[in-house]
Amino acid sequence: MEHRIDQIKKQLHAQSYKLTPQREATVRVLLEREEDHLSAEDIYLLVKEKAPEIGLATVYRTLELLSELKIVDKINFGDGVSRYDLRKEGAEHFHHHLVCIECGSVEEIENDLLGDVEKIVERDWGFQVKDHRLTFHGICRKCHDGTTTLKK
Amino acid sequence: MEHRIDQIKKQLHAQSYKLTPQREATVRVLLEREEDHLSAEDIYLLVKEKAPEIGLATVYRTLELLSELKIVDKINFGDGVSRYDLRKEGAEHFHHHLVCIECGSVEEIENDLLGDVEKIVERDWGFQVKDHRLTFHGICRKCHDGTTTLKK
DNA sequence: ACTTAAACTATAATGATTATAAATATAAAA
DNA sequence: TTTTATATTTATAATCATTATAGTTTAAGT
Repeated sequence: MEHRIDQIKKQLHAQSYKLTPQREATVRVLLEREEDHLSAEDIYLLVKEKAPEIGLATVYRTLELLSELKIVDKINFGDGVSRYDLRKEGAEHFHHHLVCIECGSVEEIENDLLGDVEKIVERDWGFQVKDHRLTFHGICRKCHDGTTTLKK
Repeated sequence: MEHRIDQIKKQLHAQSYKLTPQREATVRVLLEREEDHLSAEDIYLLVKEKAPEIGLATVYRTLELLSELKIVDKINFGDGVSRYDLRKEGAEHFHHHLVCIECGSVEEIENDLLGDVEKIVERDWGFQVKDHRLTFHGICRKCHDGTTTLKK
């Protein structure tokens, strides 16, 4: 944890940004709740527990900054809210989402599903791929096994 | 054009919805500007040119309905606006987007890039894929050729 | 024509996000 | 250390996209 914070601190400094207490508090929440796809509001509330004086706008600004620096991923499931995830240390961007249209659950999968596909896009369309977003919509295991009672 | 309208009319009737004049006007705009990734606001303004008495909320409701019936695709490039495209007649959902991070252009490509990938997801994660969204972010041909002056 | 439900317009309300102003902290220069 | 300049912050207002509501109109079925 402290190691990761330190890493991020250096990355910020390298681009002449500071790791202010507010920013650190935000990063800590993201670290604790890694992979939780938290919204800005969620993060704001969690940060507030530790540092009640922090403002929502600051959280937004921090998330925007971290997102520009590729420290967090800003993702969008089309539900009108942006969600933020801290990137795994040095991770390539090989994670994708399975959104269940029954129960609304979101599972994240790690797999370089698109390595070849990106090559095709670069070759056939002359488009230099820097990043991608891939989301599958369908029925999750629980829902088609009938082993869930969750409904949105 | 008229053929497609007729088709949509039947599809609506089949689910006991009517093709009201407002809905028809909306569909006509989408037909005329196919593949244009119009926002609800864009569509509203275009519809208004033909039928000035139509309301924004109606356009939203119509788009929502058409989207549920899979007549239009509701897409989201993460720019805070939903965009709507009429699906091509009987088309499978094999189109993907190339969003240029230089000039902001959006190109649409048609290709079953993910046929195999979907099979992998179903097999390895037990997730029944019904649909997917795939967007690549990168540098478009124009921008890395330096043949464009467009900047966002 | 009469009844009922669906669809409509206009507008208010909401929710997420961004912009602004004033205050505070931090770093750099003198 | 004081001064000055710059970043960052909080609090709050504003904005933008979208959704909900109230009252009205339209159309279908009887």
